[in-house]
Amino acid sequence: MILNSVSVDCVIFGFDKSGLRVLLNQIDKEVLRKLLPEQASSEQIRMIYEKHPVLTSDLYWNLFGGHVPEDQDLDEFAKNLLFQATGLNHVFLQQISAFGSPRRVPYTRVITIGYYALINPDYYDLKQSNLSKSLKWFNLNELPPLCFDHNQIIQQALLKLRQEVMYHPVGFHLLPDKFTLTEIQSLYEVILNKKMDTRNFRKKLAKMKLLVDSGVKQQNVAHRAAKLYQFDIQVYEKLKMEGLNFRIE
Amino acid sequence: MILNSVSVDCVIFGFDKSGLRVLLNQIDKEVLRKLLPEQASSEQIRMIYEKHPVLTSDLYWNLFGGHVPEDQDLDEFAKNLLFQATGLNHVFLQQISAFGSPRRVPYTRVITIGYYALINPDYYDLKQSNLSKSLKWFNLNELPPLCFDHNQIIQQALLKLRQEVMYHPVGFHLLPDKFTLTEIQSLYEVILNKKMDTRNFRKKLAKMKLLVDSGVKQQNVAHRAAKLYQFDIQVYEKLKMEGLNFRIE
DNA sequence: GCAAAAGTGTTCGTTTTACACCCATGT
DNA sequence: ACATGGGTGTAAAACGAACACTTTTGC
Repeated sequence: MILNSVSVDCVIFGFDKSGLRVLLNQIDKEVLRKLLPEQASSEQIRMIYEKHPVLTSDLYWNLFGGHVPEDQDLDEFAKNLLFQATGLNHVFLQQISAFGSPRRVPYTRVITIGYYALINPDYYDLKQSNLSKSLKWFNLNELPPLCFDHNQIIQQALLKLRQEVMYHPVGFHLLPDKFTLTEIQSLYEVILNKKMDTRNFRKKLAKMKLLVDSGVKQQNVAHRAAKLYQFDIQVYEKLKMEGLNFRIE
Repeated sequence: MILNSVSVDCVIFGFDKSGLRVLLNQIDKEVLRKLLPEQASSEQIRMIYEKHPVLTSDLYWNLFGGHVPEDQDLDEFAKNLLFQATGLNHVFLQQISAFGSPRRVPYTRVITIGYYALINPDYYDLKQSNLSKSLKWFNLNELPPLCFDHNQIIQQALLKLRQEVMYHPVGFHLLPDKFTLTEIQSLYEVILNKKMDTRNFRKKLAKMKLLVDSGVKQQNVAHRAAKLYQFDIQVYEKLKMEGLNFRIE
């Protein structure tokens, strides 16, 4: 059994050269149909559809989510959703907040608990997901029309991510296991929407001792190859606890 | 109609010389009884009570909360609860997160949305509340046994408050309209659980220009009377937006 | 050899820290 | 006159901001 009035929605973030991206799901009309009053006549349904184009159009996308099963913990269910969508376990996942406006979903009351996840771009092609056909990455600046209040949830997710990234070492989850200093700088620049000074940024990173040289360099680049770095897990855990200050300029 | 599977619980914080306090509610047995399976026999109920002493004892207290009405927004409902409990409007109120472990409430599945509120101690005596008889302030270090996961919710509220207070000017809501610099320092010390240096603390405050001298002094104190300060609302709004850094030492 | 990005140091002003004594008031 | 907390300055160290050129590599 599922709880009719509680759902979970996941804002799945990815990052690459083109910026921050969100993984969205093409809306499933069967699911939407279930939201309508059970005894609605076809005339009523027509009117409802007219009033809420989101319910019929192929243009609308949504966050990956679902109703919470009666016997599952929220975090656990969010993790399951994420596994369904991406085939990945052990993804960084964090609750945003509850969204509970009474009319956020038409014709029924659903409170949704928003989560955001940070995806390592090595898994961008979603080959491990069985739902990959209905899923697509969208650039944050070019989002399609979204169902319900999903746009608002994404904006909140972004705010939370910003907050988090300034004071905790979480942004790194959006990078591959080995990454260059330029990549991490551009990650921060995109998330915080702010240009940063390379020398100062690197000094700051160096002082934290969070990164260690992997000994490997970039391959096949048309310019000087950059060193690839990795975390120091111990330092990472320490900074996760203590916090850090990444407000720059 | 209310949503059976969604509640809101408020951690109501107060502050005085003795430290941080939380407003708790003596548990209402009628409400608890409703949680039990409707057809439970008296023998079953006896066993349930035995297994869950929280359901019978007079010792247990709970956060002020309730099930969400079908037509009310979460924030709005939290505000209403707060008004019921304290008689106050316009209280600082912020969502903590959703708590959804499947067994957090025995015999039924309830996901609760936690909020925390910061109360101006001028209103400590709750004269405006019609529920004042069942309510009591508890020192955070001397909490009574609590129902369900309410202790955990309080701990989370405290963590959120700590986070918030370091980077935004919210702690001030726990102080009366006019307050001394020593009061605000001890507020920070209690919340962050850290001794601070008076001279450095005051220099930091001065630099922010958040406080203005009210022109008034303490009365009837057995030592030199301290100046009373107030906010500069403009600066307060600015810092609320931009954030500030109150990590000290 | 040139295009493209990687990598690196110094200076200066600001902020943070550590630290101790006198002041005003009530009893 | 004494007890209680209020109020204040300075020096040294760390940090943050601004700023430009050389290095490596692939084509």
